Amino acid sequence: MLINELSKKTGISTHTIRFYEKSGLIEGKQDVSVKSNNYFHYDEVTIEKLEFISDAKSVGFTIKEIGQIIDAWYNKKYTKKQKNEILDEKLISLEQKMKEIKEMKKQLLQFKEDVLKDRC
Amino acid sequence: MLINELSKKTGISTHTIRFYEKSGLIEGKQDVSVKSNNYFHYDEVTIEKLEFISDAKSVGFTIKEIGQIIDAWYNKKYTKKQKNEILDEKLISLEQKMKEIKEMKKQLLQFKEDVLKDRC
DNA sequence: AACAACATTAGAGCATACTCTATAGTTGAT
DNA sequence: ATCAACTATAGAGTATGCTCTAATGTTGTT
Repeated sequence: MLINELSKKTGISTHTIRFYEKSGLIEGKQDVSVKSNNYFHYDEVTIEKLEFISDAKSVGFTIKEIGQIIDAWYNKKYTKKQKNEILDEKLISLEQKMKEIKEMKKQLLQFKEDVLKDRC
Repeated sequence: MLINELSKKTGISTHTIRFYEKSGLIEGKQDVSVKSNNYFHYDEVTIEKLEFISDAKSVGFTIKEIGQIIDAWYNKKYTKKQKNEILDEKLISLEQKMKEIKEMKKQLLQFKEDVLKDRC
């Protein structure tokens, strides 16, 4: 599929898709047999990747980090060991985020308590 | 205390502290009895606020959101009801973040499974 | 008085992650 | 053939959140 279809299927703008491609997160293929244009073609895996990118951005991963994870999954150049290391590292950072969120929740509940008891 | 001491006590640079002050997150007081300078003085509550800002940034709250929370806590201009609404809203967004992190965790564990079983 | 170490303001610069504009060429339906 | 709707590339512009520089003034110790 071409970029417009990809955009419609994922809800991500063509501009942003191109930005992600430039950033190395996704990759389209040009059909060398067609000489009249240099249109990029995208497959179903690219849809998967873009959906993953959206989710990963939501939890606060940077483009760079998302690139590492995608490489750990889709890239052939890493060994199993390297892939596992990258994924474990990201899992640890998720645990850390979770901990921080729980602490912030406590803090906000304390603030609510303070408001209730006129301590502020 | 002056800005340098505040910086040392919180580990936040004077530049960033001034940025937060401009952004309305914290507020120093100028001593009107001293006419030779216009130095800003900060109290213990400012330290509390800066520590809160660091924590709140970690969980992904924006400067604007942090400002709302600080106002819900320290500002006299809101009613109890308004303060509770702001805090509840932020608590809901924390729950949402937690959900997203749990889902991302599952996803990364699935990736690990795929790596293990040579599915990528 | 000299001088380091502080203070202020205004504004420039930077990194991240888009978002948009301009320019130019291609495709496909009528 | 025409024309809307697509495609590509390069580069400019935007928002957020700092981070730094420059210019200038103040304080406190020697």
